[in-house]
Order: sequence, then structure tokens, then C-alpha cells
Amino acid sequence: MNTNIYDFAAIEKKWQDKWKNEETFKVSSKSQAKKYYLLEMFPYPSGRIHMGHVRNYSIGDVVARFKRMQGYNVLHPMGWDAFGLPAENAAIKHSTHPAKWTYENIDYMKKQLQGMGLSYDWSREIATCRPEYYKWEQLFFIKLYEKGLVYPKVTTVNWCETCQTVLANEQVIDGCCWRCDESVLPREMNGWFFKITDYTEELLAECDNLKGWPEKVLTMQRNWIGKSTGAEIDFIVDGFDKKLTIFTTRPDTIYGATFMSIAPDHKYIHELCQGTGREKEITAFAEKTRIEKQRQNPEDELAKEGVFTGRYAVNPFTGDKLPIYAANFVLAEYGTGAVMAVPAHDQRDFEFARQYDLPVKVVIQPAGETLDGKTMTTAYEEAGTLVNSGEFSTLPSDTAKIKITEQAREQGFGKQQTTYRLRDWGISRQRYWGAPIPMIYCQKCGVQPVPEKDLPVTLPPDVTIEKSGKSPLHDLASFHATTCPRCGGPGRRETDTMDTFVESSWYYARYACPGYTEGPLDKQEVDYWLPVDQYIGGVEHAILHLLYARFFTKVLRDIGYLSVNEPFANLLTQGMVIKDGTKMSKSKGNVVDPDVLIKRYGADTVRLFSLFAAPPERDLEWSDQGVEGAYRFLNRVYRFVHDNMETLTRSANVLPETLNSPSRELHRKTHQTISKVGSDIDGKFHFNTAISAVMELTNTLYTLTGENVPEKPRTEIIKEAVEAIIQLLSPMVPHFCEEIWQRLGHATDLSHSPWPSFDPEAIKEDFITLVVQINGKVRSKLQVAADCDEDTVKEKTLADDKVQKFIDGKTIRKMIIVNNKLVNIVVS
RNA sequence: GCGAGAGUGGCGGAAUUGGCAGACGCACUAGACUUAGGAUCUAGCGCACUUCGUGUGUGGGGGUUCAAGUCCCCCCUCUCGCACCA
Repeated sequence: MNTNIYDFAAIEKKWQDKWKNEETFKVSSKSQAKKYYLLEMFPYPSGRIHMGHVRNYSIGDVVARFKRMQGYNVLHPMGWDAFGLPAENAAIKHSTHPAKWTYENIDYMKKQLQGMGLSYDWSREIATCRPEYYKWEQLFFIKLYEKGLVYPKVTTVNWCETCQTVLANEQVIDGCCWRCDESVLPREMNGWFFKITDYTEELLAECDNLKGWPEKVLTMQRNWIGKSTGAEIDFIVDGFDKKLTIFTTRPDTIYGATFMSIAPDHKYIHELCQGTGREKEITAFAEKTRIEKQRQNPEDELAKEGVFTGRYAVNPFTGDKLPIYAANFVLAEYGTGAVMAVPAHDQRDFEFARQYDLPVKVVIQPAGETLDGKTMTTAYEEAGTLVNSGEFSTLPSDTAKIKITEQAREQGFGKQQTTYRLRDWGISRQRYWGAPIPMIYCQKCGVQPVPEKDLPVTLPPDVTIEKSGKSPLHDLASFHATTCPRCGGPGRRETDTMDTFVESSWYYARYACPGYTEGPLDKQEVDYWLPVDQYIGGVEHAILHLLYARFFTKVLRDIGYLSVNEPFANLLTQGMVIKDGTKMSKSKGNVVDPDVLIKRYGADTVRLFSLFAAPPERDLEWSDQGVEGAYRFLNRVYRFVHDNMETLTRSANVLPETLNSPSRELHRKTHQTISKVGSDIDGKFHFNTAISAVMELTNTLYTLTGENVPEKPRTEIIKEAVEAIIQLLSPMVPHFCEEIWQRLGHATDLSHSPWPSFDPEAIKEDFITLVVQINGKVRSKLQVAADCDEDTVKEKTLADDKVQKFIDGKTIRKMIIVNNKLVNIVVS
């Protein structure tokens, strides 16, 4: 290795080989040190890592290395979220097998990650597509089924005829399949559901305890859960034997109901209009609405539209007959699928009423204003005082809510009710490349779980993915033909596979015991390592993955596999990497390839820049010139060490008793930097300011040792500064620092040597520059001894020439002295 | 529409509890070294005015204060999330 230049390629290879051969970052729970579990979201093995990965894993690695130097027993694992549709698409495109494609990608990406010098314990690597992994997922499925937390349901799904598969909502773009661009059709299908709704309240309540999560993510989760409290009230329908139940958050407005709206696909819609002569019209309207909702651009709201059903509901409080409309804005899936319409106090009902010329009856009056149903132009939705509401008139709306609900309950036609937006999690996928759902259908016994001893239900490898995209499992008798575990008769396996979000809902726990064969989780290990102390990933998973993982943790806790309530104690959501102001994408041609950068500058430079360019939670604008700057900085440090190698290695580590002035200055700056970098990294993740602090120290070092300075710092102090720079940078640019550390004569690796500590005494400044303001404007600056007393400051200030000039002939009204900072003289 | 976050030089971004706005880096300008410079070093670099200097300046407007990027009120813009949720 030529040490005259910064030969990053040779340096990085040397240390990566060493880390790999010596398993430097392998950890075990048998340690005296306190544990720290740092996890980054594992990648989908799509082929190559992208800049988003580089950023995510660089951030994580800094924290892992920092915590390790602080003496923690750091678990820092990596693995592969390896099931998913892209593998099937690639298999079709390249006439290969999803498994082959996936494993090849994993091999390549693993090399890329190792090439970044990330400090993973690779002995814990997981690939979710391996039977050793998904076997346990199938076991969970069965356990959940036995507990009633998994159930089958026939429901409407997004079906793509061309691709022969169900699509998740997020895979439907403007009503079309993201893959083939054909229209997606709703289709009634049987599917398996996880009963996440059993955990709604806990998922919501625990949000308040997740102090280490960004408020933004918690808000998104709360919104997604969408709790609202109100009342359910039954309405009798004239000439119809069933009651219609509505849900409302405003029972206080019930006297103002002038009609009723129900979803066009409400479960009673057909029965309801039977015999009214309006059946055809209603059916046509339901069909039209369905199609429009399919086609609808989510950006714009559908115009409100409705059709009278020919029936009337009776308001239980007033006895009024309310016409029932099928309305396109009422959702069958939310609440009860029917609403009482109070146009005076609900904007949607108001718009609908005006459109169809229905009465608007005011029952809530705001203070200091009198609303008139005939003339009002917008609904009044706030609180107020009840009017036209029988015995409840004059009550404030808050009280009325309670009283009206109470009376409905007493009289048996209503109750207090809470509704959630959150739905159960449909996990069936008509795909091949996923974990098979371990259930068997039997003509005689119905659906039966696969016995535990028969797990895993292995994905058959010998299949071809056809162009149609249809899962080969459906027609593969060797897979689905089996016997019923109960009666021994012929059975057919479930041919659907699980949503890939199921794998990622528990992988973090499996890292605690990746090789465990007695069960999914080794209780001792997971109890030691969990929860994850710091989780890091993109904000795009704010709801789906993070909610599912929280749910799974609670389920696994209740089955007895885990002891924690929440999987991730602290969460950091990093921003996107963008270029030219927009997200990197092939179509925009602004993609930066990490391989190219690493080849050109080395992994350390790429890491350094991605940490320096922006704080983690913000978007990072990629700049080729910025990368150049990071490279330049490392060279600057390298050069200093190289040019001073002899002095540095010869110099003692013991600091001398007395120091000259430049020594004191450098010593102070060194300790200030140690202090700042530590506090910037620890918990704050301000890597950008940490790096700039080290740059400042480097600049100071150059300045104080420059050719023309009259007196240089002592070599011991220079050595102290250089070693601090190397130690402080080491979590960010590990190869570079290890190499220099070694050349400086250290026998122990930096990875496992302690984080430097600072001397609080050394940090203190001898002299302070005191800013002197007159009427709030900076007019002069004074050098004073630190902690100088007020009288001395006053005296010195008034004696200053510039100050004299500005206060001459004026009256001093006030003098404000802020210790060690500034003086403000108020004159008139 | 609702919710969250943000708005600071040419650019990325700094600025404890209110206390020198623009740290650090990029770009740019001038100079040095050099056969050469896309290496390195030195100096400059918010804007305006004629220089020392003075004025002005953190999306806009108002306020509190000796002092506001920071606190309070109103408005504007952008990003993200949710979106007819009854």
C-alpha cells in the first residue's frame, strides 16, 4: 500500500476483510455490558442498493459504532425482506425463477453492503423466503387461528384480470393495475384476515407512550385508526320489518334530521326498496356509483348524488317521517353504512339538501347569532345551544349529546358507540412468491389448520411463472392435493400466500435468535435483546409496516413468545435522497449509483457526505460537488497525519504540565469538539453539525501549525488533537480512521476502543469577547477575562473609545449586562 | 377541507433558556505555487450605498422586549400525510 496518498480502495478492502474474517461485530447475549439493539429497516432484494439504502445504513452504522465505543453490547443485524411480487415479475421477464433471482440479488447486495463497511453481525442474517424463517410464521398463523385472531371472509378486493391476482390498495393507480395498466375490477373473494381490530384500543392508547417516536408518525397512526365516539340509533322504517341503525357523532342534532342517507351498497338496500317500484332505479344507481368510485381520481371529490328509495324512516325523537335516500357519499364500510342527515349542521347533508330541495332545520344556535335554515349558505357544525329540540332545547350541545344518547338507551333504540376507521388486515395474496398459508380445505370437516408437526408447508420450487401472472400453486396438484388432518379424507391446501408485510412484522425479534430451531423465538434471547432501542427507516412505512409490527408484537406477547408491549422504543424516520429537487427515478434520469461513487471516492467519502449534507429527518439533495468536498476533507486530514507522522508517533501521550498559548487554544478546541460531537450524535443524530465541528478542529490544527505562526502548539497537544479527530470521525468513516489509528501505533482497533472523554476544565475559555451594543446595535467588542464581574465590565465598557463616541452627550438610561455574552447600553 | 412540518446568502445547511444571524461545506472571485491545474495554499464572499464606514437583512404584516430567526397575533407559500369517516 502506497501511504503517500489516501489509497481508499486498499484501506477499505483491508479492513473489510479483517472485519469479515474476525467476525468483529458478532455479539452474544452473554455479555456484562448493557445491551443496545440498533435496527435499520431491512431491504427488499431488488437487485442493487440505492442511495436511500446508503443513507439509511450510514446513519444506522454511525449510531451502532458510537454506542459500541460507549461500551454497549450492540446488536446490529441485517437481512432480507425477500418475498414479493417483483421477483415474480422479474422471473417472467428474464425467464428465470423467483428464488434464483432473489438469491442472486441477495448475494450481490450483501457484497455492496459489506463494501460500505457497515458493522453488522452477519452471523444473524435472515432471508424471509427461507423455509426456516416462514415455517414459524405459519406456526403463528395457526396459533392466531386457534385464538380466533385469524378468520376467513368473503369480501370485495381489487382484482387484475390480466395478472390474475389481487392487488393491495396501494398497487392500484387511478383504478388501474400498476403492472399492466389494465383496469382493476372489484371481485368478491374469500380471503384470510388478521383481527388487528381486537387491538385497536391498545394500539391507539400506546401511541401516548411512544415518547421516542416522531409526533408525525404517531399522528398518522392515530388518524389511520380513526377513533370517533358517538351514538348508534335505530330508526323504524315505514312498511319494512327491519330497523335501520345509524351512527352519529352528533346525537345532539337529532331533532334536526330531515332525511336519511344510506350507502348504495348497504346490506339492506335491495330488501328496503322492494315493493316501492323504485328497485330498478336504485340498482342502477348502486351500479353507477360503484363504477364511478372505481374510476374516480382520488384527487377530486365525487359530485354528491342520491336517489330516493321510496321508504321513510321514523325519527324516534320527533316522530317525523324522513325520506330515505341512497347517497353516493355514504360508505357502507364505515359506521353502520347509514346516516341521519342533519343539513343545518353537517356540510355534506347541507349540500345534498340544497341540491334535492330538502328542508333544513336549525337545532343548534351559536352564541350571538341566529341561524335560519332557509337562508343559511353553509352548515353550522360547531357547538351551541339546542333549539327546536323538545325537552332538550336550551341545553348546550355537549350536555345534550349525553342526555339524548342516554334517553335513547333507556328507551331501547340506541346506545353510546365508538367507531374506528381501522379494518382487519387482509393477508391473502394470489401469488406464488410468498409464505403459503397453512390451511387445508376438507369437504367433510371444513377448513382445518395444518398440524404443527407438518410445518413448514414448503413452497414447491419446481414451477414456472407464466406470463399471465397466475400463481402456479392453484393448478399444481402435487402442492395442493393432500389429506384432511382431521378425517384423513381428501383435502386441498390453501393456495394463497401471505402478504409480505407479515414477514416484516416480526423479523426484528427473530434476529435475537436467528438459528433457533426449537421454536420461533428463544424467550431468553428475545427478552435480553428486545425492544429495539433505535429503529431507523423511511417515513413511507409510517403506517403499514409500523402498525403491523406493533400489532404483531402484542399478539406474540399474548401468545407468550415476547414480553414487550412495543417493538421499537425509538424511531428515526429519515428523509428521501433527492437530486435536482425531485426523487431519484430511472424515468427522470437522475439516479446516482452507489457503486460508481464508491469506486471513485471510496465508501468512507460516500458515507461522510450522506451524513454531512443534511440532518437525517430531512430530504437530502445529492450533490456531486458536495461529495468532492467530503473527499477533499478526508484528504486534508490524511495529509496532516502523513506529513506529521514522525512527530505524531514519537510524541508522548502524557500532556505536559504547563502549556503555551497556542497549546492551550488547541487543547481547548479539542475538548470542546469532543464534547460537541458526542452530544450531537447521542440521541440527537445531528451528524452534520458533528462533522462540521471536526472540520473546525482540523482547520484550527492547520492554522496553529502553519508555517508562518510564531509559536506552535506542543507536539503532545497536536497528537491529542489528531487522535481526537480520528476517534470522533471513526463511527462515520470507519476504514479511514482504523487505518490511521493503526499507523499512529495503536494495537487495539478503534471499533472496540472507548469513545474519548473530555475535560470540563479544558473547555473553559480564558477570555471572552464581549459584544457591546448601544440601543441594541453592535458598536464595539471587548476582550475580558471569563466570568469577569459586572463592575469591571461596566468600567471597561464605558472606557472604550467606540462606546465613548456613541454615548457622547447622551443620557444613559439603562445598562444590561449578560454575563460572558454582551452589554447593551440604552441611551437617549 | 383537516392534520403535521417547513420557509434563513447563488446552493446544502448552522445558530442552548430571546443575546454578534449566516458555523461548516459547496459554488464563485482574486492572488500564490506551478510547464500546467480540475491538486494545494492564502484572502474575499448576504444585500445596498461612494471607501473607512453606515444602513439594511431570517416568506409578508403587526405586537411584546433593552434585545426577536427564536415569543404572541394575522396573512402568504411550499412539502408530506389523511381525505365525503357521519
